[in-house]
Amino acid sequence: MKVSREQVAENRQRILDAAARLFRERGFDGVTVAEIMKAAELTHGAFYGHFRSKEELIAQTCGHVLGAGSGSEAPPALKDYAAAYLSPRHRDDVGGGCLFVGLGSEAVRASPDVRHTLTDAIRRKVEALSRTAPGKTAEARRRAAIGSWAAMVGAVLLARLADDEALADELLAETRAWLGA
Amino acid sequence: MKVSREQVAENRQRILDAAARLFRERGFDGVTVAEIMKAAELTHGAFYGHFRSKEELIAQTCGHVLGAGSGSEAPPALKDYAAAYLSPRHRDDVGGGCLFVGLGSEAVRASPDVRHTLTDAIRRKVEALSRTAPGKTAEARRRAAIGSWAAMVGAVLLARLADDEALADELLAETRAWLGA
DNA sequence: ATGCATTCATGATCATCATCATGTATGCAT
DNA sequence: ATGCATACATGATGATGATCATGAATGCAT
Repeated sequence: MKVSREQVAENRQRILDAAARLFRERGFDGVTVAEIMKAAELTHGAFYGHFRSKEELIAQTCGHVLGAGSGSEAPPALKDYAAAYLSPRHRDDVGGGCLFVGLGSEAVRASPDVRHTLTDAIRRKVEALSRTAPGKTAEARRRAAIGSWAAMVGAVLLARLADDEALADELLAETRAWLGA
Repeated sequence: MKVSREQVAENRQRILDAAARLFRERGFDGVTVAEIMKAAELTHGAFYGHFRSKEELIAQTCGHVLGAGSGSEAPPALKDYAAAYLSPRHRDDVGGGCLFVGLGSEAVRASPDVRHTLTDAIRRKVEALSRTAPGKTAEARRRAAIGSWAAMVGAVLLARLADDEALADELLAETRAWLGA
């Protein structure tokens, strides 16, 4: 059973969307190709018509999530970005949240392709945040963007690790307050 | 061939040391029990004489690395701690570096045992850093400790992801400079 | 309309691993 | 000294999961 051109494209997007969610929820090794295909409402056999290997899917998924190539997004105010990033909502949304937090440790050991996609995304994110970061000089703004973003990433990672919600909330709230100062 | 009491204890330490390094280098799923045992200069069969399962080893290893139970270490000055933490040396020492950076994303999905061990370690680390953090009130110091540590963790994670050493260096250096301000 | 290329479903395959079973040699309590 | 419990080595076992092989059905270019 062949499928229309657009059906194929939609299937591919469904696979990428399912992979994006499942990988962040369970890690690259914690999800099987068959599970991803099932979540995409297809069977495992169809997978290799879309991707050469699971490793290639991982790379494509990272690009998909990080919107590789999408040139200039409207840069959010650093304050607003931090407020949303450091919210319990984001902490609890593992499958839909920041890829660096959800898959960072694993991605360090991923393929050069993945590393390169992430590097580009880091660069773009730093540049975007630099535009709205406080500071008189461009250097100061870039420095504030890097420091602030690093704190956000670290805080959400630590908050997700804590099995005590009060502590997790505190880590987020205090980091947010710390960034305000 | 039975082994002396102390030989058994030493073997156990060797397994934990090997696991501590290999897990951080390759992730929990990226290392096999047999590889750990080989690194500990034993054969895979001996493993289950020491641990009930790989999952139990993971929990024990986290406790081992984080020095669970060791009460009051000499608290390092926050400045010095940050300087060492944000060094290229630490960034490159994946197998010997901070467990939160090396295994954080994966540990989020680990057993309750692991989560609890990490939560304790987070608490202890925040308390230790709070002692030497700048600030007039205890609240301000704790806030500075949390924000600073979060920035350190995030910065090293992002620096390890970047496949461009100049960018990786910048992330560390700017975060360090940012913490100084 | 027609035939072919293509996409998907079903069902292997093959390697990898965690875990278990068994044997053996030797520390250690007596 | 002696025997037994023990820690380790060797060699299964069984499950899992990535990937491949095959077949069927249909969109699409002609």
